[in-house]
Amino acid sequence: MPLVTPGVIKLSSYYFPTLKEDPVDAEIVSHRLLIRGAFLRKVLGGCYAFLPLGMRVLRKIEQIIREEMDAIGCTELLMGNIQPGELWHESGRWDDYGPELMRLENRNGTSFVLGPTHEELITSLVRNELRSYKELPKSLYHINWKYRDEIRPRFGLLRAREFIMKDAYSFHDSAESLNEHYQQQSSAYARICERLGLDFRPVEADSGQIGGKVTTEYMALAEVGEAELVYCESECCGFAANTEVASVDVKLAQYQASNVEKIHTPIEGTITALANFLGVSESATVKALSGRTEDGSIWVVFVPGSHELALLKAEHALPGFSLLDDEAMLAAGLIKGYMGPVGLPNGVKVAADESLRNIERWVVGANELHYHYVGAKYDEDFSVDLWADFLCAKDGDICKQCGATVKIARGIEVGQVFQLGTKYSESMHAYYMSEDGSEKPFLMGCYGWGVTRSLAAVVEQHNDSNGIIWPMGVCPAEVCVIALAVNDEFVEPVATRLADELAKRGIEVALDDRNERPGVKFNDADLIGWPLQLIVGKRGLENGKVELKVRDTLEKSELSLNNAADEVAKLVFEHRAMFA
RNA sequence: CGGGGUGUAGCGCAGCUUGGUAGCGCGCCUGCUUUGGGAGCAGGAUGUCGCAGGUUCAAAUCCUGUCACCCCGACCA
Repeated sequence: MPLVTPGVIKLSSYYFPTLKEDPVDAEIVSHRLLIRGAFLRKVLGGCYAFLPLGMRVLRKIEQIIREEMDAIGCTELLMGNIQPGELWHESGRWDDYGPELMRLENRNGTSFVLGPTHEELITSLVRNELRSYKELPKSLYHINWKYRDEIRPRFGLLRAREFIMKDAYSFHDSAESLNEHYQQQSSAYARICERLGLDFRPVEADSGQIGGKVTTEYMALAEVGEAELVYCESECCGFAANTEVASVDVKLAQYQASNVEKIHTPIEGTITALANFLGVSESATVKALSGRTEDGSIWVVFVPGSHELALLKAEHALPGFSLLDDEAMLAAGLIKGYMGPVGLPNGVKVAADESLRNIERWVVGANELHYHYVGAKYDEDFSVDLWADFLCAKDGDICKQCGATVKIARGIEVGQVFQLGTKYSESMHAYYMSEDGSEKPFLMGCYGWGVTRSLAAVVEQHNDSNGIIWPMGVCPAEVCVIALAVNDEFVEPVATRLADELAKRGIEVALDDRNERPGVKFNDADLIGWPLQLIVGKRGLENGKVELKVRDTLEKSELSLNNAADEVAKLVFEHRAMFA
């Protein structure tokens, strides 16, 4: 039997070992279906092999990314996996990146890293040969494996040790130029999301260890996502931010009091107990958290009782801030559950969330077991050393941009764009000659897209109890022609001919010509998730009909054999036109 | 790195408490039948019981060590 029919994937000779049973170690739906549907196999913890079907989808996603990058003048190149350790010493990240960085040594003791990202390498590539402002801006990207020794890989492709990423880097001589390209990358990212069929939000985010200031994450909404985001419910507003950094307004209740009063509160030291005891809502109370900053000073941070402290914000406002454990609190003279700004031990500083500025009278601990102050007023009863945003946003908070309420959702971070500024160009001496004859460090941007991760994100959003429902733009093939009886004198030749006709029209087509029972083929087709199934059986052929099944809606319709290929081609082309 | 769990046929699992010839389902191979939603009957192949020590006449089973993987947490573009 020939292995090849031009343009048609003959399933009888294809390699796609689907599984009837769920893999036992796959917790989330995308992981489970990608394994069962023969797209993926685990090689070791956090590392996967892409089987032929997975490979096809991967290539499609890459192609979409290529087209969108090329469209904004970003040029593809390819950098390898092994990078000189020296470059990472230069940038300082040999030490800063931590144990996640996979390091290698060769027989001579020279050190290398398996690239977790490529800022260092790209900077070293351009720094000697991109020399003049006349050549700027430049934007380059590549698509390649990345390596990060994750503490705990999980969720299949969502957090892997080895994964494929598209990363782009741009070089500019002005903030305007950088910003312009950043906007282009951002809109390219939105188009990529749309073409992948992802329900997504661009969200404000923290820049983490990559550095830089301006950054947006592209989040595919999904319950299994590891990131939490807050977004505005208003249709027209569009505000969305990672809850780590989201800045929102909050509605707080005011405790009614005309002066400060110390009261006996013989209760457990929790906000819930306090609010119940006083008969007020939690938002009328003030929660205290103690921590130590990098200079060794002790701070107590006050936030509304209804909200959590956002640790990342605390770290920004108070460098090196980390929460005290019970022992350290005791040592600092702090009474857990009863801390307040009035009468703190000497030397302990007070920070408070901005929202509390609007609260006249606070309900706070009295730094004494089973006692609280109610009606404490700042600048009268105590002082605040630092006002800042410390809040973790929650459902029902208020959007700063439009005043509507916000919602919390979870998301998979599929992409992130950064304005890096001069962090790498300065540390790695990447300068260009500016118009006035002085040497200046490049302004850089970097733009990452998780290729393998977004593949999983698509499945996470597009599936049902039968399997995957690939959007047309990322399916392994657009149509699967199913021959229900392979030894039949009519069915198989007709199915083969239909597949050929579709292939000739430029449609990606698979032909299920395996000697399997119909049930096996139907189940595999639904599991694999071909967007369109063209079912050829004896029953239909007797009336000159074949059946078209749309995977998304599970709707079936009969097509006349004569124009089936045209009809199906029309459907596919309509779909493609939407993204042309 | 802490806590919990699992390693037995390609996959999913039982057997271990109480040591005594290695089991089941699915898959695979052969034959016949079957063919519009994971077929039926008959026959067959497949294991260093994760690895290394130890106890014992005898270890998948008990003991010690070790490795790998999974889950929860800490951590993390």
